[in-house]
Amino acid sequence: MEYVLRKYQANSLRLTKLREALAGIFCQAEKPLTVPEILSELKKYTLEPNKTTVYREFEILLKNKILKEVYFNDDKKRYEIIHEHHHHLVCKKCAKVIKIDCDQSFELQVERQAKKSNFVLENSSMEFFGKCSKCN
Amino acid sequence: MEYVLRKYQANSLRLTKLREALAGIFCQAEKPLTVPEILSELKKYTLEPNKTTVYREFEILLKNKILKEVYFNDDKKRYEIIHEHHHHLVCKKCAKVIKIDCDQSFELQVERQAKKSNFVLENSSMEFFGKCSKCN
DNA sequence: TTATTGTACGCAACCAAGTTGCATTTGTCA
DNA sequence: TGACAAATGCAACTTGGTTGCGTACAATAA
Repeated sequence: MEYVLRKYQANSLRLTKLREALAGIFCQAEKPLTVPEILSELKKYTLEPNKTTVYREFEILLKNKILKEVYFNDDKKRYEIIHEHHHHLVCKKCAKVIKIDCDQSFELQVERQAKKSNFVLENSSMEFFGKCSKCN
Repeated sequence: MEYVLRKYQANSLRLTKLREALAGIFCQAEKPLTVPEILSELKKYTLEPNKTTVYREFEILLKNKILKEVYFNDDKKRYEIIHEHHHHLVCKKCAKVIKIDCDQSFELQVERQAKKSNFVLENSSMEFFGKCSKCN
């Protein structure tokens, strides 16, 4: 939470109610969130910002590398705070998310193959889908 | 191409002009396609089906395991024919796609971790993004 | 404390992808 | 060839996301 607030300051982003609330939401969230999910979370903070504001805010947070986009196996954009290297196990039924850590040997393999084609890697999507223990 | 036509038959799907054209398009395509891309491809076959028809067709082809959905790092659904196990290197600029093969040790690691949480894996998204040799 | 200024925000209108209900056409098989 | 279910079209709608423009407000300096 403070971590995010400091990042705002470091990037000379003004401290607004929306940004305070977003810092709280993203730090508590145990999974990446879609914009509609965030809009409804914000109601708990008695904030109902216009969706335009939220979309524009996320542009800013992405540009300042505070948030990153995460794509699961659907056509929804999700957002989470940038910190450690991890992937996700996503339950298709209840949307529960389990974070997983793996060694990076696979990524190294991909890098080697990319190099062969003179392809410059920038980012990746490595997510896994199925049913969690409860839903199965 | 014939491969797809046989799959239609095997699943008692009627042979229509749309399905013939789709078989041709997907077999020639060297990358997964979005619905709008497919709609414009179909014009080359002098077919302009209603988008509803195409969306419904894809539901059927997914259910019959002829197509699968592929998600790159954006919010667009893409489709490709189901066959071999491979991943993609996607150029963010020109949308060029390079298929890559990797050993499956990473997937095995994930499976082990999933098992620990009693999570049943169904599918995954492992795609890589950057700039191809021309665009860089 | 107030004045200033650019950032942040709201609103309305819009766009594109995807969905739904219902009517019509067409492939297939008897 | 006729009958019927599968396939298609159309119109209207929903949802996620965008654009232009005018207003509010957080931060800074006086």
